[in-house]
Amino acid sequence: MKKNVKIIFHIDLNAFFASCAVIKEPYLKDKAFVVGGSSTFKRGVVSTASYEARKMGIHSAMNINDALRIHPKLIIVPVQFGLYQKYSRLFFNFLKRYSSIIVEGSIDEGYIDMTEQAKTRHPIELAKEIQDGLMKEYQLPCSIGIASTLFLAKMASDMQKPLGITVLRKSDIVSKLFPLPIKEMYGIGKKTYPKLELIGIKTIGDFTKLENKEKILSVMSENAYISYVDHIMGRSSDHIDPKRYAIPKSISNETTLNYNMDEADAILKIIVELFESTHERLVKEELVAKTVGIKLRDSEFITINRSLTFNQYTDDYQTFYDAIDSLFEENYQGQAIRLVGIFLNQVMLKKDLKIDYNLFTYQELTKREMSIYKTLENINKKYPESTTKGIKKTS
DNA sequence: TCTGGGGTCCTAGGACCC
DNA sequence: TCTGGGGTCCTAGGACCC
Repeated sequence: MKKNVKIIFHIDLNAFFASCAVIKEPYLKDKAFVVGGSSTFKRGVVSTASYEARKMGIHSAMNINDALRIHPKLIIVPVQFGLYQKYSRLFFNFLKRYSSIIVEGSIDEGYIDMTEQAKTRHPIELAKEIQDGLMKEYQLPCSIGIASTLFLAKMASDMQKPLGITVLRKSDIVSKLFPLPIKEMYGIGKKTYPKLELIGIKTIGDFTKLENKEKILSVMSENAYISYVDHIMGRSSDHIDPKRYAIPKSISNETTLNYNMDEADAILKIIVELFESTHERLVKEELVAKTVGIKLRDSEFITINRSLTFNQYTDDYQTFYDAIDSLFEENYQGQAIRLVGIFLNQVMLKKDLKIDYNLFTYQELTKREMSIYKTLENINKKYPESTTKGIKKTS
């Protein structure tokens, strides 16, 4: 039994964007500052608050103006995505010294399987070494959770911040996990937790009680319920699959406008600019996509997504462009728009595509080509100006 | 609390095929 | 001919996370 238990570390960089800001601008150390709010001045929100700012009640997702009202001398540092990517890479390369079984949870957190390493050294000693190393080499503070599954390791790393190391054994679940408020559970967010509290589910322990099952099913699907209970009880995945997150499944780009706009041409121009930088990334990373779509949010905060799926994967600029153009024409009704976006879904590596194509029979391939031709014909019938471009480029 | 930007995963209905 | 069921794909929306 015991020999199959895995040892998973979840490593979470504390206030990552703020830590990066301090590395670049050391005078920020121990100051109350926030990262965020640069591009859309009046509409900006706090992305990350330094711990000093947090003590004053400033937190992420808070409107910048509200944060300034709390603390007028608050320093506002613009978002610098390139800087975060650089330190994120250094962080994951550092982790690779300890284990090759590693997966990126997001830009600032990762899971590593330390089962083998823990056979010769104590897990806490290893965790301490990782924590100290990241601090000494890169000035990046982190919290580490140690458990037998991904979910429990994630919950454990959250228990002590900043700079904590927390072990969560299966035998600790009742004493350490059950008392936590339900809203602290990973996966339960601001929509679901008020519903759960309303029906008397206040803690993670309440959630697992069999007599509460019926009530909980009025709030979420049975699949979701079963999967959450498994997570809590330590029955969820302990398998780290490095391939799983290696290739993005979608890429997107969106922006909140400085002012609401209602001129179709001007809005479309911004959408095309967003598309161009997304397309650049697609080509640079040697990806292809099968679905393209646009996102519009109006002044009432009503958001719509409209997409089109081709019959084959492509990275062709004009194919996407024509689809975006017709999606916009078909769906924009002249309302005042506050946010626009574009997304590419069903993304995969171009080189994997070739392998796929070899598997197609001649008839399948012909059928696919026929239908993409038809899709374009339909677009072009509606918008004759784009006709020749669309068909010529996609052959 | 007048509400950013980049992602993942899930659900549900409809179309279509067998 | 007035009607089943399973499987898969597409579309839209929503919840959640950092």
